[in-house]
Amino acid sequence: MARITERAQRGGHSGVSIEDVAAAAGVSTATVSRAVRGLPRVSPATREKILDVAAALGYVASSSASGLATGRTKTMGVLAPFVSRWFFSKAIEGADRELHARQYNLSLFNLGGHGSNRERLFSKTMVYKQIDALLVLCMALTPDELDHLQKIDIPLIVVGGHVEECAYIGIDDYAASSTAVRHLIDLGHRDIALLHGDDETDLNFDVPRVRILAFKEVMAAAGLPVRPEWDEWGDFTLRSGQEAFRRLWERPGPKPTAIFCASDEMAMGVIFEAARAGVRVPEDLSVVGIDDHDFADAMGLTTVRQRPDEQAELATKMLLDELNGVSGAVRSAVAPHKLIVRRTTAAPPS
Amino acid sequence: MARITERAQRGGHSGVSIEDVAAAAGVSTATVSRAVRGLPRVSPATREKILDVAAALGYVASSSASGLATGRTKTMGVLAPFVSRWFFSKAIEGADRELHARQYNLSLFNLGGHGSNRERLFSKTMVYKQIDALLVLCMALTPDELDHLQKIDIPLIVVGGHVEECAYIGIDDYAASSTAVRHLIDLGHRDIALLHGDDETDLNFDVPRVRILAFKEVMAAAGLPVRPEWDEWGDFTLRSGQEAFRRLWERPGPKPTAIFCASDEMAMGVIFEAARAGVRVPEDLSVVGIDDHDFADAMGLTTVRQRPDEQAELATKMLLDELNGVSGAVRSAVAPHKLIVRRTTAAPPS
DNA sequence: TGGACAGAATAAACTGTTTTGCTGCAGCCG
DNA sequence: CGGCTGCAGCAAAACAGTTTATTCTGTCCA
Repeated sequence: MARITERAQRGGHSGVSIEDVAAAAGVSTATVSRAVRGLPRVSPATREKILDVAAALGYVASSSASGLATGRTKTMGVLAPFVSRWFFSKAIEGADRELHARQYNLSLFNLGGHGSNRERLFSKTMVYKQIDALLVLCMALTPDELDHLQKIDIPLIVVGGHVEECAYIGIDDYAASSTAVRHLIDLGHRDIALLHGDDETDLNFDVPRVRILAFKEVMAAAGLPVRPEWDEWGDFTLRSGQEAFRRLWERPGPKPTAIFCASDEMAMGVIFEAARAGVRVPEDLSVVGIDDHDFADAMGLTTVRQRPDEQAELATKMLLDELNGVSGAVRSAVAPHKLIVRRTTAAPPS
Repeated sequence: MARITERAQRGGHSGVSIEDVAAAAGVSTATVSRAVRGLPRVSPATREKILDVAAALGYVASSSASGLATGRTKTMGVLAPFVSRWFFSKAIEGADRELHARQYNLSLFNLGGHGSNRERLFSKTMVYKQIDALLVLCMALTPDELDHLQKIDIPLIVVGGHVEECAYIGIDDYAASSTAVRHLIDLGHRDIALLHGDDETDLNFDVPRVRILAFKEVMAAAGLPVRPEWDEWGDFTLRSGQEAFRRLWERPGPKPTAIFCASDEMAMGVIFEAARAGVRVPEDLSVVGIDDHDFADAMGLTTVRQRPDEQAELATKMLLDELNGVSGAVRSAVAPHKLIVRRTTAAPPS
């Protein structure tokens, strides 16, 4: 037991080092290093020999050692508040595509919950010197965390949400929301409810706010009233969509003929719950969302499409370019969105 | 200040090293190392002083350096064929919970596609010496990849699928499938279709096979026929469920009164498509799935619940215990499952 | 025939930690 | 008062690479 521990702790025999390769090939470690990394100043004959020996010995460079020597870990961090929600899992997939193509690793930091519900705290210690760059996914960050973030001196970019003084990539939320609301108005709806996302609980997270603002301004521009009792709150989940519908329909008084939902998941919750309540979509109620979730097509949900995977992929590309010396590669960019009209929106009942 | 400049000019990386702390506190690096890690042989007074200095300087140990010295990276790898599908994203979340609690990092390796559709290859180089342990999520692995896996000499466990000679954690697929099928039979169904998952394209991936086997044996035991024309194929996605339903209903001849689907996503595809085709669920067609997907409750889907997050969490716990010297901590275990009866199953039309 | 020059290869320094002997030093007992 | 114990703390040797300054070949040309 003692021996096993000792060996494991010291790294022991478990692995072929660059010196083993150098000795076997009859060259110095410096030459092996150059050869395996494809650098110049190694003759073709020597290079070939070294590569053969390395392959035969199954040599793989220790990432810790080269990380220590170069100051680069070849790893990018991804900071996300969730991983199993549509936007985030898609974004992670997109980031991974680019990282994989460039031989980088992906280190996932899941903060689990956002805003005041945050279970875990992001701190400098978590990522400091462990990653070369950081991709932040649509996070609500506390001032404290933001402060930590600034202190880490690495390329950083935010996807899907606006964080003070950081480059960010995402759709034009105002335009996307306006498009969705205008679609409802164009169909003839006048009584439109709003199912918006988080608001008060989140700091520095203005995606929900922008979507709310767009709704109100478009409504006002069309001369339509915004009724406070039709302003429902949700947290972007299916369940919160269901609950919002229930609250809306339980309340006495007139009912809206359409709902603009700040996310597809919430829109789907509304649709499922409407079905249970015998409210027909779109005959009695039109529903429009934002995202183009994987299930949107199957459900016939009218929505505004965005592609988080492409956004994250682009962001990752920028970060890696920056690391490769392309200074100024990291910069804000607006991702495209598109209204997809399906079967959950129609003219209001006459 | 002078020191910082000097370091920068020498090509030193930005950041405070253990030596800076040692110098500032007037002790040796060895003592700093012990102090910050909470090891004994440091007097309380010295420890406090060192911690103060370290905090003031914003010292964070370089993971590369300590990784090199200890042979441990404090990082666990997670190998997954997808990240945005329900099972995988939940499992990743579960693994992360445990890792985070134990101060470990999570490195994500997404192989994108499985079996013959595999876009990327898993090789030793990817993870060798970068991670202390590896969690494999429900992967179909090629013999080649399996070979690489064996060569990496680290604790390893598989979640949600059986891989030769590896410890694995997952539900009893045979029992889970049997339960679902028996539920349909108990309701009075005799004409039951099967929507199974991948089969021929996947190597070493017998979850689908076991589910098929369970279906056939339970049907046989009940004296019911298994019709080959009602044996449909899918790849666990929503879309494949939709397509399977369409194929089933386009084909001339009698229709089944129930479908057993090997995953909830496929079951939902069937339900959506049935709705479009005017087939009522459960009046005309009962549908049962496996998983208890996030959407299952809202859709009223009868299913067999499993918790990939808990499975992955347990697996991660085992791996970390093993790393902490608890030899034999990694071992196979059967995760619980439970039939959840909701509104997509009912007695067949008389 | 000697010197400049280019390319290939090397020795040695360097990255930042951990860990192992080893040295002081204080307290205690005989 | 000398020897024994034990605790704090230190110097130095790993760990496995990368990088710089240098040496060693030859070759070409004056």
